[in-house]
Amino acid sequence: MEERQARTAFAALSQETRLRIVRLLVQAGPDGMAAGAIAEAVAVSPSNVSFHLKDLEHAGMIVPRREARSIIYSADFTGLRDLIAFLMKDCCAGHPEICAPALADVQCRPSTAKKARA
Amino acid sequence: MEERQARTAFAALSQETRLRIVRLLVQAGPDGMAAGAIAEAVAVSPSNVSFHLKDLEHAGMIVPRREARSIIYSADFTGLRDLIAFLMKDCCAGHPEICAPALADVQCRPSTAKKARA
DNA sequence: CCTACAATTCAATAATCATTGAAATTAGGA
DNA sequence: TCCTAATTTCAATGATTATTGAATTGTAGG
Repeated sequence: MEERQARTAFAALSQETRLRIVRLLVQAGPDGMAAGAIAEAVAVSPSNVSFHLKDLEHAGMIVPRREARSIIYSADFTGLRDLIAFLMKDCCAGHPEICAPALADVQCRPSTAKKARA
Repeated sequence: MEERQARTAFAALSQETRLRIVRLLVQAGPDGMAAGAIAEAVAVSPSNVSFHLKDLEHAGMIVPRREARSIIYSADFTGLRDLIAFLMKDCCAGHPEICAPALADVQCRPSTAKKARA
């Protein structure tokens, strides 16, 4: 992942509503959620949620698909993974011994996650 | 790591100069670099670099220490690790199978990193 | 102490981003 | 086809954030 794209992703995740949306969609899983349902869940206006969804899509954090009258958004797990990879490369670059041990502890496990209606 | 703190960290990393500083300091390792040297390396004014260093410090991405007349900044590897952990929890929450395989590939290895004068 | 150096703080300006409500688009059902 | 629902687009406003240069603080050496 290029630095510029990583910055776009970081910017996307730095905004409260957008981060809530991403977490919501990660919980929702591959099924995703319609824009309207997302708006209701995070309690913002349709036009505002649309604005943020566009931004997240542009940042490669979510992906849309049309389904009847609705547009369903779901988390872009590939994009999220790439961002983590970028961060790990930078964090551990030349110093794997510094974060490797502690990271092993967190390795891709459900931990605190509670499944949404997946 | 709390969501609020994670957002602060994402915001810090979303800015070009700041991301460059973090990468620079990760490469520099625990020895760190003086504020002036950082300013020169990333080619911004002293006052501007100071502004960004404060922001990164507040975000838990770097840590300062005084040494004679200089203030030496170094990467906060714990903070970086915590941020990665936050992202991984959210990314994989309830769906470890989705990113675990691809992530294993990136696991804390030097990869493209070229050592700075550590 | 007096001078110079390293870095930060401050105030002002410019630039970017978020929010709002109204108008426009697109797809389906009657 | 006509009407309605789901979203997006647009323009305007308000709020944050970045940049600049000058003034300030703190540290060391002569």
